[in-house]
Amino acid sequence: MNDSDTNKNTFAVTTPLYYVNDLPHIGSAYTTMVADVVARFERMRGKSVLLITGTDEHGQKIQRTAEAAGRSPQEHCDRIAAGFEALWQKLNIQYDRFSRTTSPRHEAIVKQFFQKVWDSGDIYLGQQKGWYCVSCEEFKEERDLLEQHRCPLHPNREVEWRDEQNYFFRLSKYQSQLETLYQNQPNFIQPETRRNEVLNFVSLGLQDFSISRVNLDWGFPIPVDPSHTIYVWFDALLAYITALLDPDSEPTLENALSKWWPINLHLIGKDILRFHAVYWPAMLMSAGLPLPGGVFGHGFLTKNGQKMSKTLGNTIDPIELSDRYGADAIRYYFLKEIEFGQDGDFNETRFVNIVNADLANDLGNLLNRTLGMVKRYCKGHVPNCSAEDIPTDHPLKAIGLTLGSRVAQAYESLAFGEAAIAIFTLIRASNKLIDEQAPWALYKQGQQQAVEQVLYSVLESVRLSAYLLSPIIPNISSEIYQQLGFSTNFNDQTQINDSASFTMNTAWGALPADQTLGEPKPVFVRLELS
RNA sequence: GGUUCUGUAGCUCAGAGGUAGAGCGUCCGUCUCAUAAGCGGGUAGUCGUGGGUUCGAGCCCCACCAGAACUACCA
Repeated sequence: MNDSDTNKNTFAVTTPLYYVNDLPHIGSAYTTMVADVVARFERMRGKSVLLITGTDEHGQKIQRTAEAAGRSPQEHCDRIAAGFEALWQKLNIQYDRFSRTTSPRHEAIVKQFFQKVWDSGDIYLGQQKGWYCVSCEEFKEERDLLEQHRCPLHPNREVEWRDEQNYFFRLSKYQSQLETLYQNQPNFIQPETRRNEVLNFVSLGLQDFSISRVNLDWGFPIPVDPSHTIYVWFDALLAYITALLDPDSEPTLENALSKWWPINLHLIGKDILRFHAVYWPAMLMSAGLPLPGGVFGHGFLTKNGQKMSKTLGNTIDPIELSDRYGADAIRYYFLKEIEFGQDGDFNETRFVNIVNADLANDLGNLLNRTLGMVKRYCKGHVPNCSAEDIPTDHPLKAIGLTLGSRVAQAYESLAFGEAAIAIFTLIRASNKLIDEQAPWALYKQGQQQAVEQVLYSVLESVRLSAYLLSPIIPNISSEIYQQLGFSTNFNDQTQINDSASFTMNTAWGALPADQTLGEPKPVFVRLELS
């Protein structure tokens, strides 16, 4: 993320606009969960946040898929887009904009943006020449072909020589500007390994790329030549800008860019890195616009160590998964257990083990056992002791005092696993403290004050942990807060969206003495392997 | 072929040149406040292989082996 963003109080983050070729897969769900966690964290610390997601709906593939299903392209897109929105509900994603490339407002933005690039002289009519595989619908490089000009994927067919007119974008012109960008803003592309790929790619020399297609209807016409259709990518990237429009404002570039631009962070899968890290900034340079804060290309997911594919039949259905296990468990596993940036594996046994160990055994049970004791030994109220009475070297306070800033730092650098690990250090220390201090024994010995100090410090540690985990597991955190006697609901943006509340809640000792506690009830029921 | 990344306990991963770490799993012990949860302890690693630099190397250099990504218009 960009350092210069810290003095702005807005934060815009995007997921890819998912291609509506099919219903959402687990990879899309993963990116979107991450985006939601980032958005929730930034909201919590008081920023105005815009979480943008949506669907990319143009292109030949869509047209064909729709035809094959006996529907019009728009009908098809509507159905799939609805499927995405339904999944985001299940996963408790709080998106602010759902941007669809087929919307009329988008067309207006595309036209205006095209005009800017056109005025810069960066679009020209050229010849797209090359070997074309009809089965792939794709131009092939000579060196990739087999003998007798046969496509490696369709060796029984010869490729055809095509020579058609296309509009091109002058990408080559931006080579050195892009290289300067990568140099001056090392975080523009993350993680490091993705950055290296792009640097290598760009250093080989950039060629102009075509931004129009002929013989294709499903898309917007090129404004200066309606016989051509705008290439899907050129149109899709611009939908990030369209998404910035307020719902009731005129669809002009000026309006779209007025509040939220530049976008702080684009979260993407590694498969679409080049479009975001090379084409997109070049397009923006051509249009004379400021550039986004950065692009993060995460890895792919495997299942039991194997690539997922429809033909292998080993895909994970995110809808079924969330129906079976619930949003928080899934969010926790993907955020905590998968190193963000690297490829990650989903293994159901491992998933159940981790989630049970952390959320049920360590965290949930900690709250439950403590509330039980408070009920018995302190009449169901937060013990009447203030945090100042607890020494700074107290095992929980010592961790709690710096936890907030360490976790915030981790979230900021998108190191979600690190954030969770830090929080669980406090949770485990709390379980340990209870065993060491044995409040039940202290109580029998009549050491009421000692009992209260132990229980207060544990409840406060649970509170702090729940607060810091709330971007990842908002439902569980809300439940914990309610059992601690607060009315906080972390899904309600109006309750948590200010920086004063962030400062207060991340401080150790925010739990008010004497607060009436709720009824102890498991906040996370252990999962069974089905 | 070229470029880059990865290879550390059964699993997932941390590891600033100076006596190998965490979580999960597994085994043993143990408290009783609790969601058959908690806590303690044990278990397990030729740190991919072979060289080199260094008083000393998972950590630096070279080679090799294995896996992965990128190498332009598929979203």
